[in-house]
Amino acid sequence: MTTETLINPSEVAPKRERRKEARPGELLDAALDLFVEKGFSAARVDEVAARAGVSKGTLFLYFQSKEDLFKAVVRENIANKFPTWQEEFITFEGSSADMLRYALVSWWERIGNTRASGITKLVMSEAQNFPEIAEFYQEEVIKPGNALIHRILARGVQSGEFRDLDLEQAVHIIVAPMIFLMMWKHSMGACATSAKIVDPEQFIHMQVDVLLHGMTAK
Amino acid sequence: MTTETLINPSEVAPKRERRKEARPGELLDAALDLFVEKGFSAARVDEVAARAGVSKGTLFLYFQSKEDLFKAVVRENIANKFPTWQEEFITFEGSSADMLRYALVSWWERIGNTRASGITKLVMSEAQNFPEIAEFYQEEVIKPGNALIHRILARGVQSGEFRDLDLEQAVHIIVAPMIFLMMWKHSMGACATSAKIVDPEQFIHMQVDVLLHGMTAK
Amino acid sequence: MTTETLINPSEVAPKRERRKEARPGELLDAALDLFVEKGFSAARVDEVAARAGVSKGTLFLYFQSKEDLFKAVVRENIANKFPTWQEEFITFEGSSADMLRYALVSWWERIGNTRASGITKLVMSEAQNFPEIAEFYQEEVIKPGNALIHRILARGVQSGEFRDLDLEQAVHIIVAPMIFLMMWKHSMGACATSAKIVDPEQFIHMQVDVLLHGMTAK
Amino acid sequence: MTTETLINPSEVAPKRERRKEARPGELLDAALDLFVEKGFSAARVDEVAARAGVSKGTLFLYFQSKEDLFKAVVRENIANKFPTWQEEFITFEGSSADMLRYALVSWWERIGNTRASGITKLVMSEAQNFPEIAEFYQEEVIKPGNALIHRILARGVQSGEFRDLDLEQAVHIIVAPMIFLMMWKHSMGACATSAKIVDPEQFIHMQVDVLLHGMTAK
DNA sequence: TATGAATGAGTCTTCATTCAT
DNA sequence: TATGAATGAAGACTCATTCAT
Repeated sequence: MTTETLINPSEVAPKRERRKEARPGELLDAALDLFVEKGFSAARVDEVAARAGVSKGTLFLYFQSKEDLFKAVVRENIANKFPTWQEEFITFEGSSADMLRYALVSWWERIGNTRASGITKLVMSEAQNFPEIAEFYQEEVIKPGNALIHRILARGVQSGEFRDLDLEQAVHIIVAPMIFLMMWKHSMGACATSAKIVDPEQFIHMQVDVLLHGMTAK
Repeated sequence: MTTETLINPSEVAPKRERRKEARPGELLDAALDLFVEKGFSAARVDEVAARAGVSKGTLFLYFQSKEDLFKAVVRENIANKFPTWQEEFITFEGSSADMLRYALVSWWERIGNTRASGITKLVMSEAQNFPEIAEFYQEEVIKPGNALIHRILARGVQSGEFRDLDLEQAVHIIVAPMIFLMMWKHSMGACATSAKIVDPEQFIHMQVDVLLHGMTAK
Repeated sequence: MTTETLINPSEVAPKRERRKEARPGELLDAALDLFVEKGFSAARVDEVAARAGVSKGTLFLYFQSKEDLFKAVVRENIANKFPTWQEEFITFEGSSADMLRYALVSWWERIGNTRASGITKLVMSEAQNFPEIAEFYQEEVIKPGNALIHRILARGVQSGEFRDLDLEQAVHIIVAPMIFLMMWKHSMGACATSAKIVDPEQFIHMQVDVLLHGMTAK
Repeated sequence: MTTETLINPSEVAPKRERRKEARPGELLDAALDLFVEKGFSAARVDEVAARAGVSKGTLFLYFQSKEDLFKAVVRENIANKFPTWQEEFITFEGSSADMLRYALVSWWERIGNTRASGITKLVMSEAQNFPEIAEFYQEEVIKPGNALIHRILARGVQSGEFRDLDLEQAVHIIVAPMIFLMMWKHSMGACATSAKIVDPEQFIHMQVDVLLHGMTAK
C-alpha cells in the first residue's frame, strides 16, 4: 500500500509519470492480496503481475524471484506503526484498564481490521518454509507489540490497579486472542458458512471484560 | 523409519512387503508429518511415500490424489477424539473452575501437545484453498469442541460459580488461546530463536487463572 | 471366442474344472472386446482381466505382455474360415453373378456382422505400431479372401458372364467396400448420431447390383 | 525441420525464436505427422514439440492439452477444402460420367494423396475415444463430401445418363472405396511388403469404369 | 524499462509389469 | 496356478524464470 509515500511522499506526480515509480508498490500490493488469499505456492506470479497491470517479465525486473517478492511483501507491510503508537500511550491519561481496552480496540481498527492482518496469517502459515521471515516478523512486529502491552500492564501493576502478574506471561494472554482473530479472519472466517461465528468487535469487548474482571462471580 | 536397517544392515529389508492393512496408516502418518512440516503444496508425494517406506505408486493405490490424501489426514487425526472425551465431563465431579482447568490442561496433553495440533495449523493455513476441508473441520472439530466448553460454562453459570455470561461469546474467549497455541507451536514456535517465547503449560495455567479471576486487583 | 473347441473340442467338462483350461480363451475374448472398443492403448489390462473374471496377475501368466496379448487376440480371431468356405464355392452351382452376391452376403453374415469384423478395425488402426501383425493379417486373411473373390471373378470371365477384367485389380474393387463396411461399423458407425447412415445389408445389395450392371443407363 | 542447421552448422539456430504467428501452424504440422504415424496415444507431445522445433512448454502455450491439439489438427486439415471445390462442379461442363471420374481423380490428387488423408485414418481409428471428433468429422467432412457426390449423381440421373438409383445409397457406393483407400494407405499400405498391393490411381480408374459400366458382359 | 514468447525442471498421476504369498 | 499389493518408468502438464525484441 501507499508505496509512493515511502518513495517520494512530497510530490504528487501526474498518473502516467508516477506510474514507473509506483510499479514495485503496485506489485507488492497485488502480491499481498494474492498471497493472503491463496498462500505462497497457490499464488501465481502471472496473476500478481496481471493484477498490478504489468507483464510477468516486469515483475522479475523488480524482484529476483517469487520468494524475493514474498519477503518484500512481508517486509513492506510490517509498517512501523509502533513508534507513532507508542507516543499515544506515553501521553495517555486515564486508568490502565481503559488503556488496555483502548489498545486492543484501536489495534483492531488499525491492524486487525485492515489488510495488514493478512500479513500475520501469511507469516504464520509460511513460517516453516521461510524461517528468516518468521524471525524477522518476531523481531519487528511481535516484540514491539509485546513491549507495548508490557508497558501498559506494568503501568497498571505499578499503580496498583492490576494485581502482581508475571508480566512476560501476561503479555501473551493479551496478545494471543488478537493473533487468533487475525488467523481466523483469514482462514475459517473467510469460508461462507462459518463466517459469522466469531464477531471481532464483540470478541474483543468481552475479552477485555473477562481479562480485567474474570469470569468468577463475586 | 527403517532405522533398524541402518543399524542392522545384515537383515535386508524386503523389497516388496505386503501390508495392505498397515499401509494407509503408515502413509497417513508420514503425510501428517510432512504436511504439517511443509504445508500442502510444498510437501511432495514422493517424499510421503518414501517416508512411509513405499513407492510413489503405492500411495496412489490407497489415495486417489494428493488432495484426497490431505483430506484423509485431516479426517484420520480428528475423529474419535471428542466422543470419549465428552463422557468424562458428564461424570465430572468438582467445581466448574476445576472442570475448566482440567479441560484445558487435558486438551493440551491429548491434542495440543500431540501431532494432532499440526492439523489445526494445517487446516487454518490451507482453509482458503480447501473450503470443504474448512467446513468439515468446523463441523467435526470446532463445533464439538465449542460444545464441550459451552457445557462447562453453562454448568458454572447455573451453579452460580460463574457470572452470567453470553455463553456463545465466552466459548470463543476460552477456545481462541488454545487455537493460538497450536498455530504458534507449528509456525513461529518451530523457528529456533523464538521457540521458547511462549511456554504452553505456563500459558494455559495463567490463562485459566486470569479467565477465572481477572487481572484487576480486588 | 469358443477357445475350448480349439483346446479340447471333444469333452465338455463341468464349469468349475473347465475353467482352468478356458482361461486363455476367456482372456482373449475379453481382450478382443476391449481392444476393438477402445483401441490398443486405451484398453487397460486391468479391465481385460476383470472382464475375464481373473486377476491382473493371472493375465500375465498366460501372456508375456500387453503387446503379446494383442497379437494373440488377432492371431486367435483370424480363424481359418476360408478352407470350409472354399468348398462351398467349389460345389456352387448357378451363375457367377449369384455366386458373387452369395459370397458378399454370406461374408456379411459370417464375418462382417460378427465380432470378427472388429479384428479388421483393430489391425488397420494399429497396423503402423504392429507391422508384423499387419503382415500376418495380410497373409492370413487378405490374401485368402482375395483368392476366393479372384476365383469367382475368373469363373465369371471364363464363362463369358463377366467381361474381360484385370482380375487383380477387380478383386480390390469387390473387397474394398467390405473392408470399409467393417471400419465404418466400428468407428463412425458406433457413434450415436451417424449410426444409421450406412445400412450394411442395403449397402451390399446395391453394391452387387451396381458392380454387376453398372450405373449407366443402357 | 531445421535441416539447414544440420547442413549448415555455421548458422547457429537461435535458441529462443519469437514466432508467435508461425508456431501454431508448425505445431499442427508436426502433430499431424506424428498422430498419423503413431496414433493419438502413441504420439508423444514432447516429440511433437521437438519436431516443431520448440520446447514442450511452448506447445502448451498454444494448445490447452494433447486432446485439444488433436482436435485442432483435425479441424485445421479439413476446413476450406470443400467450398472451393464445390464451385468447380457448379460450372462443370461435360457428361456426368466425366464429372464423376473427375471428382474421384481430383479428390485423390487433393486429398487422398496428401497428408490430409491421414486425418481420416486418424479419425476412424480414434472415433470411439473421441465421439465429438467423430461427430464433427461427420458433419464437416463426410456430409459435404457426400453432398458433392450426390449432386453429380442427381445430375446424371436427371439427364438420363445414369439409371434411376436410390441416391442416398449410391453415394455410399462411390464414397466407400475412397475412404477405404485412405485407410489402407495409412495402415496396411504403410507396411513394406504389402505396400504395392493396392495402386490408388489404377484402383480409382477401374472403380469408375466398373461403376459406370458394370462388370456384366452385355 | 517493458514485454510476453519460450523454456525446462519439477510434479502429480497412470499403468504395464513383477513377485511374495 | 492364482492373487493383488507393490513397483517405477514414463507421460502430460505447470509455472517460475529467462531473454530476444
